[in-house]
Amino acid sequence: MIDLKQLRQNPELYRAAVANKNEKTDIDALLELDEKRRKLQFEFDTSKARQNQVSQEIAQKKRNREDASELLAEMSIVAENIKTLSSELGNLNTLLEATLLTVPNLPQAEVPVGNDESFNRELRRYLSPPSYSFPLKDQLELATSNRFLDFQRGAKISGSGFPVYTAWGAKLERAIISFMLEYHIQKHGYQEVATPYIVNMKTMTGTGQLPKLENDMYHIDEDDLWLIPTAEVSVTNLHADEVLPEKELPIKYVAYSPCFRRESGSYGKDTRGLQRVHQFNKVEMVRFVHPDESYAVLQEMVSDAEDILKAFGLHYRVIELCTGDLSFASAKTYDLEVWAPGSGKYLEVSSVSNFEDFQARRANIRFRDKDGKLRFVHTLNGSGVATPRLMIALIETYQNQEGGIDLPDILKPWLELKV
RNA sequence: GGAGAGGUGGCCGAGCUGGUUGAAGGCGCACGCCUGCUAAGCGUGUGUAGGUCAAAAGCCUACCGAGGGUUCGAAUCCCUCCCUCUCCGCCA
Repeated sequence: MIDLKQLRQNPELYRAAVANKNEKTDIDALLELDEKRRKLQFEFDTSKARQNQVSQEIAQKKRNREDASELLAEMSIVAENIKTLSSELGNLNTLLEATLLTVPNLPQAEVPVGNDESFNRELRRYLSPPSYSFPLKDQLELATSNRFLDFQRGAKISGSGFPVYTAWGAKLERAIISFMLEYHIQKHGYQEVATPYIVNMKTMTGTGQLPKLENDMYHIDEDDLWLIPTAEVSVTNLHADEVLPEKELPIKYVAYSPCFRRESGSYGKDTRGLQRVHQFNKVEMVRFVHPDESYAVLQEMVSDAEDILKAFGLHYRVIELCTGDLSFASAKTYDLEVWAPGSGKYLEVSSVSNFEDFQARRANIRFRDKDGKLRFVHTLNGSGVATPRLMIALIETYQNQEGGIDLPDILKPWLELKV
């Protein structure tokens, strides 16, 4: 949620944000609504003040056993008027709030302006693409020949885009998740949480998935609940409607969760194998920080995510997103793209964003500063990282001439756990 | 799913025979006094949001789980819903 007062003062900033983010909100209609609302609010308040005042007089008269019928007659008219005003005001507020929820966050000033990914900036690379002395196989061939993924049976029991991990594919998946969780806990100081995968509408609105992404998420009609597309949703909303003591900041959470995405309208686009699926696993980092620190923390989180790829010895690049590629709620985002040599392309495995106070406003997450003033925290999150494309990169990078896979040593202890 | 109890300020907790109760009292917190230090004691203050205003102060309005109703007037009465707890049922 954006700050309505700020919108009133600098509407051009928001018009630009809407245009640069390829959104459609009508800022001027919103301003008009706001104007109308304030006018009505004033009228309502004035009538209410009159009513409160006369009510006192009536009470006084009744106590003194005096006749109050004249005042009562006047008041029934005022009360009728208040009723009308109140319902008009209610409607207006509902409309205003709904519209306000469709205004995207302002991109940070330095974000490159552009309407598609061609305006993104590559910031740096780690390692170079590895070279091989034999013809490479891609993820699908490797997964099939090594029998650790079963797309057919996944399609049978659920539909396309629901992979089944079999035998050591399942074990590898679990090993990767455990490794990443422990890495963030032990080396980066995050606190683990395990939150629900199904949440209510308020929660989905708090982080900004609703109303915009309604069609990209799975909804359970009978209970009016939603399947989370990322752990960001449940973890960030953990502190919704709370006032956090300043000394508890920063809060650093890491959470594993499956993620559910309908990916509506994306059929046929990079959907081969594990590239784009409806259910996948992800380890997510979420932080609640003092507003002064959020941009320093953003850099730190990008580096936290990079550490995972470095630990696996994978070649990747860091991308700074342009305004058009920025998500609705984000002010600034970096993507990590890992190299998949068999497929011959870079794949996005992490997206790290600073939402500034946009989510905090929606979810009402505040802290009390040194002067005792209530302020919104800044929230950030980043994948650390998502598993399917990481697995593509791992098996394609570490394939051998025989069509097998020589996984990096760092994963061995996680694959050889004994009971 | 059924029955019962309950949801009041940072917390605890009155009020619930409708009218100076935004809300007693206590705890906590802040400041001051007192005190060798600490504790105790005394005094004062201590919600959030919206509006008005250039801004602050001030003033006005709203908020006692949420929404609606009755009434001149609702924390208090009525209805619907949500949540928590206890018991029963069902169940991994």
